[in-house]
Amino acid sequence: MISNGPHLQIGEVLAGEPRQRILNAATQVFTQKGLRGARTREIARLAGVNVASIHYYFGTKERLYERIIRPIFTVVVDGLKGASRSSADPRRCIEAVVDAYFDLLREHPELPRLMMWELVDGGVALEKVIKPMLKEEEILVSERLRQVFQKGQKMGMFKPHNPSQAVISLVALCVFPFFAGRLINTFFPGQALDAEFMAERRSHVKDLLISGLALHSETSS
Amino acid sequence: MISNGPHLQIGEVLAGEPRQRILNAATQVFTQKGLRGARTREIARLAGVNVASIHYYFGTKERLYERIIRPIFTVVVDGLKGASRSSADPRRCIEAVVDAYFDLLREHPELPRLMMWELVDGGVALEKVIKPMLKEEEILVSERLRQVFQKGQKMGMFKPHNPSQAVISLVALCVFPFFAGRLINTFFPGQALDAEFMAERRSHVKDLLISGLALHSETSS
DNA sequence: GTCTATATCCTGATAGAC
DNA sequence: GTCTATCAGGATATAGAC
Repeated sequence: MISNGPHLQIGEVLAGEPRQRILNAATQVFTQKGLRGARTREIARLAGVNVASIHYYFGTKERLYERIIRPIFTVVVDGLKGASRSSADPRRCIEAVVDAYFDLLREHPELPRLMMWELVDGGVALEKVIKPMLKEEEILVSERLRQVFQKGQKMGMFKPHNPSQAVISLVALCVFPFFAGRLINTFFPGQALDAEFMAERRSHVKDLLISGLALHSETSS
Repeated sequence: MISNGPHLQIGEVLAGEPRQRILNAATQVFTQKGLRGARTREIARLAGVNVASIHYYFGTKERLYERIIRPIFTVVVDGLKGASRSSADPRRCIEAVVDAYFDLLREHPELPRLMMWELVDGGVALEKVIKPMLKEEEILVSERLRQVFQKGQKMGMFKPHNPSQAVISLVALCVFPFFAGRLINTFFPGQALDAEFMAERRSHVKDLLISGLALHSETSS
């Protein structure tokens, strides 16, 4: 469980100790505006504390940001790694990873935006938080996922392919709707990105990956 | 051809009339820093003009930004639409669209970052530039792409599926490496995102889409 | 058309009373 | 621990000389 929880209702930020209120408010503002765009004044107002208190508890804006990023990424990386070990059958592993991805992104809707800010704004988290986190891992998530596709290839389930490309495709297919929700709304005016759409997307992604890599024809149910 | 061309070498921004130099410099800075993050001082310095000149030629920072966005998006939308009409065979159409996507993104490397800024920072372009552009089109690119998948379904080439999901997958598979280059470098430390990788990705995407949607088993060459 | 100088506002951070 | 007041820097935009 993440200390500064997601899914806060309006006003709910004000519950608890000042320290926690600041973390809740900061999560909201950093998600919306990014590290550079976030204003300490806005975080303070939303948390119901003084601007000086933020510096008293967390030092600088950057340090507060790193404090927000760490637990969210930990949960997601651990969740994906767990799913990639969940079965001996590569196809079931892929389904489990896709399911885990959609579940994790639904439970932590801040993540896609935080990740995009990192990618676009050169945030400090990728270098200062994520890379150090990965160095402590005995094996990377991405490597675990690679092995799943590689194993399926060796077992004769999948056609010859570069497993790295497959991993990138898996991630792309899962996260894109979360990244590009506004884009989808622009080009598919009628399309609501609701639970029904996400359920359909989930099975579409599973099927596309498994059928697309399959060596023999099987209309995977 | 785009008026403020991409692929400018260092110093090349300074070629031509002040008006054009400002457009070249602004393209670079907006791509790097986004609308909010871009500084008029930096654009002026890079263009070799005074800050006041920017306001003399383009009024406000926002109007300069819109002026940059329009031609880039026009080229890409037109290119994709053309590719989606290039053949009567849906499979060849999909291959042509994927090829066009990779070519366009290679020729306009600013586009992915500009698009991400729009998605994350709620830029004005999506509302003020793109939506009006789309209203003037007699038929949307997305709708043209949808029809390609729908046609393949009716012809018995593709299994039953929601064409909108297929379009979203096509776009996701193509643009993700451009969106998430830094992420890929973090999780696949050895992987260079060079021409060789992109060529491999191109054929991987085509094969995944066509094999993944195919009704009968065919190891599409 | 181009420049200098400046108005006006907003930022993160801190000093110091309580 | 929490507040007020404020500093020092940087932002867009413009007025007005040339």
